[in-house]
Amino acid sequence: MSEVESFFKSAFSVDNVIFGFDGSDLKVLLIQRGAAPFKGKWALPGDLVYPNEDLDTAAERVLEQLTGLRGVYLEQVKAFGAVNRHPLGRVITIAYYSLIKISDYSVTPASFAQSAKWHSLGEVGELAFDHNEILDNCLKELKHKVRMAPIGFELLPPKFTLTELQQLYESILETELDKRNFRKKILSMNLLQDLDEVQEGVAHRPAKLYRFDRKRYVKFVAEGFSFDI
Amino acid sequence: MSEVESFFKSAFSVDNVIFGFDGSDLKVLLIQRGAAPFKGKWALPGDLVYPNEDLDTAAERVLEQLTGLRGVYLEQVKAFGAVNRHPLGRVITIAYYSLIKISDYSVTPASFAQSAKWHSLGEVGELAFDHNEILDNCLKELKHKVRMAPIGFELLPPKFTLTELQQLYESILETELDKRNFRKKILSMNLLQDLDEVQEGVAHRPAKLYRFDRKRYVKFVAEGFSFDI
DNA sequence: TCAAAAGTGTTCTTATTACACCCATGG
DNA sequence: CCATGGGTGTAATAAGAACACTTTTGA
Repeated sequence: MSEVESFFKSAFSVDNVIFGFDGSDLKVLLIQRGAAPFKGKWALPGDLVYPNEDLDTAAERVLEQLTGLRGVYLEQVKAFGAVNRHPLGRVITIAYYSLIKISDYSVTPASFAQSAKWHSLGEVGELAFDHNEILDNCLKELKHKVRMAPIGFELLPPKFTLTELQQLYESILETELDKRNFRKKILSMNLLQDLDEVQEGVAHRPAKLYRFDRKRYVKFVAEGFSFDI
Repeated sequence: MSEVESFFKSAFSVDNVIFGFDGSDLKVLLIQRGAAPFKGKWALPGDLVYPNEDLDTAAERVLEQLTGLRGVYLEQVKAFGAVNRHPLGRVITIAYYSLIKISDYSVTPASFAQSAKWHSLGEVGELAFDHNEILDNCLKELKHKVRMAPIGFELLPPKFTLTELQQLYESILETELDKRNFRKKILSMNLLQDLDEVQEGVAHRPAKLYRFDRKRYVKFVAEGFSFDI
């Protein structure tokens, strides 16, 4: 292969680890490939980047085509560029992860989404390409970031209970947290607005509902506050 | 431009933020561009990635061509891929930073290094391309990582004093640290080997020399230890 | 009245901060 | 003998960890 031909075969793509939370488990949205290479294998949703498209825009596009959602939390993690990571040529990929409210996701605006499915992290088998490595890196990044910034709320409905929030942290961090200490810490940050509403239709004492107060967070950050859990 | 022609003009590069520490200031190694675009401007050392070259390998190559050094600390940060970031076509770049012992660097193995120069972070003016943004991102990453992993030692000579180590942290983190508390914390980690040697030729009480004990660090990590300063 | 999850404080332990003086050396 | 940076300990405060019972609701 001449050098020029080699450059011809170079391209770049984005791949997106889409996280969701179903109330008890952290999940990731995978698609089943309908074409070679890796036909039939599960893979991260992704696409080649258009020549006149920013990387971030491409990642947003992939997300929207699959879920119909716009304006959700999206973060670049890093590039993966091993020479042989793609069997058909030189393709480096830029990995992103995004956080969506799983209830906002309804199946299949896009045709290829017929084969999209939420997987628990334990159930993810061998993926196409180097997507297991990409997933691992994005998960590690999420575990880190969720402790340093109030991004967990992106995975919850607008109104949530403290127990739901705790379960979210427990499933992302893969650890158990003490209920009283968790509540003390979260509430002491003064970032949650008590809605004076409670759960309905539960067969036990209904929990109070809270909302994340983003304005207050922005104000506190300007005053030197930094989120930490 | 046809779509095919557009793809022709796509390429990817690596850019490397090379940090060094001169005993009192954190510095970054920049080169002065000898050709258009941005001829005469200071820029991060970087190059296009060869078709059969891994991204990490390309970053190592750029570093070695400029400094002659191999096997130094190198970390990918992220990709920068705005459509118009490069005036001659679509070039996305993968940003790396590396940490070298400034004393190991002697000028100019490579011809283009005639125009390489260490800059204090305050003295960095307007750089070529989006290199200011890349530098900012890498610096932010370094500030974070240096607190979470024992990478500061990569910037120091093999034997160093506690005061040198403290000055390193102070200049990276842009903060002042309490001498007694810093020493207490560092020494309590048991990662420094007391060499039973002292400085020579200083016009004051000579300081003890220490060495970072990497083996012990690896052992402690295996036992659950995590570096934090 | 039972089952199920919500809600709530205190004590103990550990980590962090603040702070000032004497020591060893070269000039 | 002076100037320079090296080296050291303690007390106060804040943060984190451990821990168990009562309350409210629907079935």
